[in-house]
This record gives sequence, structure tokens and C-alpha cells, in this order.
Amino acid sequence: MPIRLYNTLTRSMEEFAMAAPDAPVRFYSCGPTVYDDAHIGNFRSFLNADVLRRALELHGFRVKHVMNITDVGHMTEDDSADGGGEDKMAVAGRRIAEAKKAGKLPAGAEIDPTDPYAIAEFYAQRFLEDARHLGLKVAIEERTHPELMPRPTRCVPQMIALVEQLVARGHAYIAADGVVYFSVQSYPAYGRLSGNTLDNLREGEGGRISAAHQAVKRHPADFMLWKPDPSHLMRWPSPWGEGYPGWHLECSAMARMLLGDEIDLHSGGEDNIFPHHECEVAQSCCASGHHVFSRFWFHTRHLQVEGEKMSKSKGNFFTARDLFAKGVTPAALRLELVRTHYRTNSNFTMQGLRDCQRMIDRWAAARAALAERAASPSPNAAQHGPFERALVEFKDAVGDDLNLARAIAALNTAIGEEPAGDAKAELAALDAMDSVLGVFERNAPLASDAADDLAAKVEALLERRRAARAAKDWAESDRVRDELTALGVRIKDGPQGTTWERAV
RNA sequence: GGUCGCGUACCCAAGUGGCCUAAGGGAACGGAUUGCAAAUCCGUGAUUCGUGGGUUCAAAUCCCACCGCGACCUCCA
Repeated sequence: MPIRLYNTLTRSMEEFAMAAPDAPVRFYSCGPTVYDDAHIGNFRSFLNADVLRRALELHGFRVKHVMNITDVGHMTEDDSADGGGEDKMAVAGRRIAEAKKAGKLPAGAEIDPTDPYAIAEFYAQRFLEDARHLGLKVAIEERTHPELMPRPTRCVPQMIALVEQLVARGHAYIAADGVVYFSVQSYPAYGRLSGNTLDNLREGEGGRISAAHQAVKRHPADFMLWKPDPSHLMRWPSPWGEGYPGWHLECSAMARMLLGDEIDLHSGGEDNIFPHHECEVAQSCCASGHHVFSRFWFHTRHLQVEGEKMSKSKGNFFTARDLFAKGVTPAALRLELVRTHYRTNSNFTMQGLRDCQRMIDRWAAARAALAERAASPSPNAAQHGPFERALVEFKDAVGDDLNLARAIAALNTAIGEEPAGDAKAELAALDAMDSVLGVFERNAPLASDAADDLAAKVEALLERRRAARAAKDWAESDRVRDELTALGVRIKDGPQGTTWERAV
């Protein structure tokens, strides 16, 4: 069964295939920067890359997935990509110092706000925690294969080598200000990925580019590869003086180091298309002499929240951890972030999160029923059951440029049908679908002190209610239930007693 | 200003020329169940696809215009 993907590079749908069928797919994803906690918009992009990887695996490919964790302090305002403004790691350090003073630093965090490496490591670990909760496979693999999530600060020699090669091949030059720039005019294919050809770029120049920086460059679109700056927070020795790398460089260098000069797939958010990925292509192709850097480019569109652009000032800005703390299960957040097609703007809503949770709970109930049926020897059914049939449609939908909405519909349809077929095979089919959705393993709220406190309170109230119900004191029973509702708890009376969950 | 994408029921969302008098989920409503709820199960739900034109035997699907939203061009997933 073929898998078709939209390729940003060709702006068309293409069948994804490998030259050698048993070779692993070389897949590079632009990962997070670690100046702060990743927000749900970041995670939509990372999780879509994860779904793509899982979809490829469902279709029989082996995938070597690499995702970088950017720990170099890039600049807050990158005037014409020359490095201006303030180091973001320094900004993060100041924020941490303030939080420390206010006593608002997260429990157990001992961190020196003046040490950029410590700041980066602090947020990198928090990212990995969030990512593993959400089932990002590459973050789970990182535990045993840390090289799959490389840090640019540990790959500076590879970046320097790349720049040297670009200079030697005449694709880069050292300007009067000592900065090493990539010469976009030396690469005729510049603009192929984004559509921002040099001609088009000239149109949009108007007034935004500072004359001082432009003066030393051969072309306004030339971008920085290495900037000598002995006062920079994070700096390394180089043939061009102590300084720091340009912000496109790390991905080219690390993709090459871990996957080779030519890769099969590269992903990122839509905003990465230009300039970041355009510049990566230019650097990588010019350094390697190959015509192709990545065969396929996969870009996820941005996320909105409750119909609006997510922003801190609107109060609709969420990190994954914010939501986990409210009792949102990682499974529900994962599904809400990936169920909308990756090439359309998705609208994240609290209601959507609830919808997802209900769907997942129904799937989990179906799985439990199947597991029970599979445990006892059942008459072997010759016919395929609903889940085995759904898997065929599911796989086809997933292979259709990751049409998860259609795939999920196939699963839901199976849920509504009469159980039939061999229970073991049915269970295997359901689990195969979950190998892409990735929800069964993480369908529980995260443990926390606050959650424990709530649980204790709820148990006490439930005990009171049990006593009232035993005495048929319905008024008291309902009063207690109202109290529970006020705590954000929903209860369920069943034959096995009363269960409860946090209403999200 | 330039380039590109999108607009389907109360909400999320599939469908991109005839199988569409439009999947799937949620909400709502009616019923079963329950001390009452919740959960569960059964049922109801767009003659219509942003608006106005056009092409076609046939359009949600193609073309044009307008309106609305978004992205990129500039740090951003």
C-alpha cells in the first residue's frame, strides 16, 4: 500500500518511496529551542512529525528520526539575519533570576541564571519530559540513543567544518566586518523551496533592512554563517575568531553528521520554510555539491486557540505542562493536536480536548473488551472482524497525506459495529491503529502533589456520600455531589462502586 | 503593498466534477437505564457546502468577483 505525501519542495502530492526498500528513512525534524517551555503550537509541529514517522512505520518503512534541541542562544532581533538584539539565552536567564527572587521557580530546580548551558539544559529536560508524556517517539528513544536528539553546542566543530567547506568552494565570504556570510548569488536554486527567489525578495526589501549591515554584504539576502564576537554569551574559537554560528547552520551540520549529505525527509513548522529551510538547502547543497538536500519537505501549519492567534497577551497561550496540570491527559492533548490535517490551520479548543478524551475513552473501553475476549479461547472466526476491516481503511487514509480525520472515522465506525472475528486479530488491528495515534499508553492524568491533595479530598467526600446513600439520604448525597462538582470532579456510580475523574 | 492557503451544521472535521438528498466525533434533543445524575445503549440532526455570478447534461468540488480568516515576505512550530 503506497504512502503519498505533499512535498513543499514540488508543491505537489508525491508517492513516498525509498530507492533501497530495506534502507532506513533518513528523517530530520527541526526541534525546539530551549529558552523556555515549548507551547502547544510547537508540539503540534513535533507531534505531526511523530505521526508521520509512525505512519511510515505502519506502512513498513524503517525510520531513523533525528530531532535537534537548539541550545545555542540566538538573537532576539535578527536584523536581516546578521545577528542583532539580545541573546535569547540571556533573556531566559533574566527571567529565571526574577522567578528565583519571587520564589516562583519550579520545585527542585536549582539553576544558575547566569550560566547559559544550565538554562538550556533545564529547559531541554523539561521539553523531553513533556515530549515523552505526549508520546514523541524520538524523545523516548533519546534515553538510549541520545545522539538522535543532538545539541548544536556539542556540534560546533562540524559547523565550522561546513563553513570552511563553503568558503573553500566559493559559496561563502568574509566581509569587511569580519562576519562570514553565505553568498546567495552563488547558488542559483536559492528560493526554490519557499518561492522567495532573489527577484521576489528584492520586491519586499522596502525599509526593513538596516543599511549598516547591508553595506558589507554582496547581496541583501546573504545570511550569516559565523559571527566573531568575543563578548557573546556562548562563544567558541574558530578560524574567523571567537564567536558563534549562524542560526541556520546547525541543522545543515547535524543532519549531515547523523544522516548524511542527502536525506529523505525534513520537517518543521510552516514558518521555517523561509528563511530557515531555504538557507539550509543552500548551505547543504553547496557544501556537499549534491543537487538535493532533502527529497521531501513536510511543513505543519500553525495552530490557533479558540479561533484566535495564540498569544500571551490574549491569555490563550498554553504550554503542554499548563494543560497537564489542569488534569488534561497526554492522550487527549496529543489527539487534539494531530487530528486536524497538518496542512490546514487547526483550532485548538478546550471543547475539542473534551471531544478527544471521550473518543479515546470509548476506544480504550473497546480495547478492554477485546482483551477480555482474547484472553479466553474463543471459537476461531473465519471472517475478519470490524477492526481488521477498519485497519485497511485506516492505513489507506494515513497513507493519503496523513488523513487522520478519515483514519479516525474508520476506527469510530468499527467501534459502533457488532463484535466479530478473531479477538486476538481484532486486538492486534486496534493496536496497529494506535501505533499511529499513540493514545492508549498515556490516557491518564499526570501525577502531581496537587492531584494527590485533590484525590484525598475527593475520597473523603465520596465516603460521606456512600454513607448518605446507604441511609437513602438523597438530599445529603446530592449535596456532596454538588461539592464534588464545585471541585471540578465528575462522578460515576457503577455496580463496582463510585468512580470519579477531573472534568477538564 | 507583494506571494500563498483556507471558509462545509451549534462546535471540531472528512469529502476536491456524477456512488453527496455531504463521512466521523462532540454538543443538543427524545427514549432505555438510574433514587436523581453521570457513564452507557438506541434514535433525531445540513435538500445544503462564505456571498454573488459563470462553465457543464451534472459543482461543496472547476472559473471570475467580492467578503472574512490565516500564513510567509521580518524572530517565531
